Amino acid sequence: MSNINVILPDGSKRELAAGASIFDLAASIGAGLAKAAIAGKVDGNLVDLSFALSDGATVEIITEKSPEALEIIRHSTSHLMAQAVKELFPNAKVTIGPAIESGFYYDFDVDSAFTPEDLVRIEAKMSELALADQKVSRQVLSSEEAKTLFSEMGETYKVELINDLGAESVSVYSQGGFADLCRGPHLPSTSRIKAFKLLSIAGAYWRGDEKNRMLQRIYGTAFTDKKELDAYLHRLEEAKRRDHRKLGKELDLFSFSDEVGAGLVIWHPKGAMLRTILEDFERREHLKRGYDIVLGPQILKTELWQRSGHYENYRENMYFTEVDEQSYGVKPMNCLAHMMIYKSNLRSYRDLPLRYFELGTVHRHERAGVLHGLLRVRGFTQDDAHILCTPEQLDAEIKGVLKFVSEVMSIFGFDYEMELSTRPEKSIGDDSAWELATNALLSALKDTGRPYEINEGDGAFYGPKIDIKLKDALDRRWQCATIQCDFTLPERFDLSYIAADGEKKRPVMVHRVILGAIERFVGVLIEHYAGSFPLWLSPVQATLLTVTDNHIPYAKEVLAQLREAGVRIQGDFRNEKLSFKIREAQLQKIPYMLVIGEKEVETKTVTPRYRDGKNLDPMSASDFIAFVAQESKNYK
RNA sequence: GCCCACAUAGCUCAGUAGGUAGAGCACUUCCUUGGUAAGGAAGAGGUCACCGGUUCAAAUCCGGUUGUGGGCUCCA
Repeated sequence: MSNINVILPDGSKRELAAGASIFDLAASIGAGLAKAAIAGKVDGNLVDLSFALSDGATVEIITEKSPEALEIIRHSTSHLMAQAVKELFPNAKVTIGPAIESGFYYDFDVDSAFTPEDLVRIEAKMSELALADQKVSRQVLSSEEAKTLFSEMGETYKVELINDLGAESVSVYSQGGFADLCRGPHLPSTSRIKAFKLLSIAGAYWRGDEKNRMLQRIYGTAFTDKKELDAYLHRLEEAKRRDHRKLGKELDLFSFSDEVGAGLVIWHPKGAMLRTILEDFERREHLKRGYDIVLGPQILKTELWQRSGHYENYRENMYFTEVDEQSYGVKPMNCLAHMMIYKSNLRSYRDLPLRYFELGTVHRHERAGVLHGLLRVRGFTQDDAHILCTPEQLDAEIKGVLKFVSEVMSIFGFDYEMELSTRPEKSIGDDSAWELATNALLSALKDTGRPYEINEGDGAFYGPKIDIKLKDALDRRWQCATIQCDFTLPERFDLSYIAADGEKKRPVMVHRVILGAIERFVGVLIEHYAGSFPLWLSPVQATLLTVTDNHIPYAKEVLAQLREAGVRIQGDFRNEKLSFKIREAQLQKIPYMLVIGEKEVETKTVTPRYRDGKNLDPMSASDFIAFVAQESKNYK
């Protein structure tokens, strides 16, 4: 038998015996590497360690240090979990179990739902199976053979998967008495799984379709070693500490009430202050950029919603009311009133673009199960605007919006992801309009110089869109800004302008939000800052702390002076020790504590203590006012 | 909407096998006037989410409703 040559990542060649595997290659390089190797990459494809190499292949050895390692480890751990479940619950049917961003899951069809106690048992069984050092083997079967195999095992979901794959052959991975349909690759032995944890049980529809059977999903995670796993679990705990629902209560920002209704936010004084600051910020920023502030009514006649198409497409999410035999719909979107403003006058191309901005409060009947703190609610206020422009202006308008988004996000220090969603199958409008709008969005995206993804066919039925997503403390992504092109509503409402040539033409409408919904944005902000808002956003910027009762009269003077100057200040004049008051202000994450004692009364000053524990030098009240103004101006 | 779990004082949580409830913090009053994360004492506070059922007796068992949490599906 002749030898073969393979190419290593550094370009060098290595000679091996014919039929040599990745493992053999690793062993030929060194015993340490052989021990560390978990899989291989041949010509760019991940393969098992046992993969037989062929002449001329480009080979990379994947070890625990490789970026691809985690996915393989997690995928193998999900198989291990499935094996454990099958041993403990022989009637359970396995379905799919992939590795995901933060770990893995596996969906099972079982007679009764798993309990937290089951999770403990499954985890213990997994440890046992891992220690047993079961070899994992790959086998390629014809689809027919595989179907027979899985039918005999009673694994009907696997048979369905093979049918849908429509391939001639499939690969099956086995360990102990467990076999699973899988593309792989996998760890060579279960003993290589060293650090994992099962996290939660959840329901999930088979193949993600709500018409299908509800399966039981177990989420877990796995890492290369115990230390990394512990670090991850610790991070999870930290993230929970930032949860806006928890902080919202602790900082007394907002609440919900089952007497009021699900998904309806009740803003307490400090929360209402926070959103007022954001709203004022928004008004200023929009006026700077040539938007007009408008305001529409909360309810509009149902006939109008029929005309716009909302009644047909969005009725399930709307609230309706009837008075004097006239039906009204509570607005779920702000566009209709904005179009009525446009239509209230004859428009010339010279008037365009028109940018109508509204802090528009809308109500949407979201399904009960989707509500989530401030991040998904039923009543919320959008920083909504509709730009009406000529097709020629579209490009510049979209660029302007993206620039707006970028400027605002950088003020808050947010990183974000952008996605372009293109024409779906079910859509209206002619090709040229779609092309124009998609190109405008695309060119604006390129213009930002930031990475973006394209979701083919994920656009709205009326036009393509750009979505911008922010991450919450638990790494869930939430859409905030969105820019949508719309050809339908101008059509349905017969909007027009007189062009330079005297002809009546149809304007394009861009729906866009920057923060998205104030509620959601506040939720993400709380987690982003972990409740320690920068000075300009803090509902309470400073609190006055008296050392003893003797200092109250002077403190009251200072309080009045600061309040007059617009500093958001409160006084804590209680008969308590200074350290007690500091602790409370600290827990409330108030930026500045202004200490007033004997010294300050004498010198007519305050001593500011920042929430990080550091004191500034004593300063007069007017100096502190100037300091706050300066910091706020720079969004600090 | 679907699957599972949960709902006890303002907050965080105990409550053992059904026998009408408890802690810490917060609150009120008094003492204390103390300079950078909790001074001390006393007191008050609950129709155990709501509705119904089982039982001599229900916070506890069963059913329903509402709400919350983790997901799925759907969306700012």
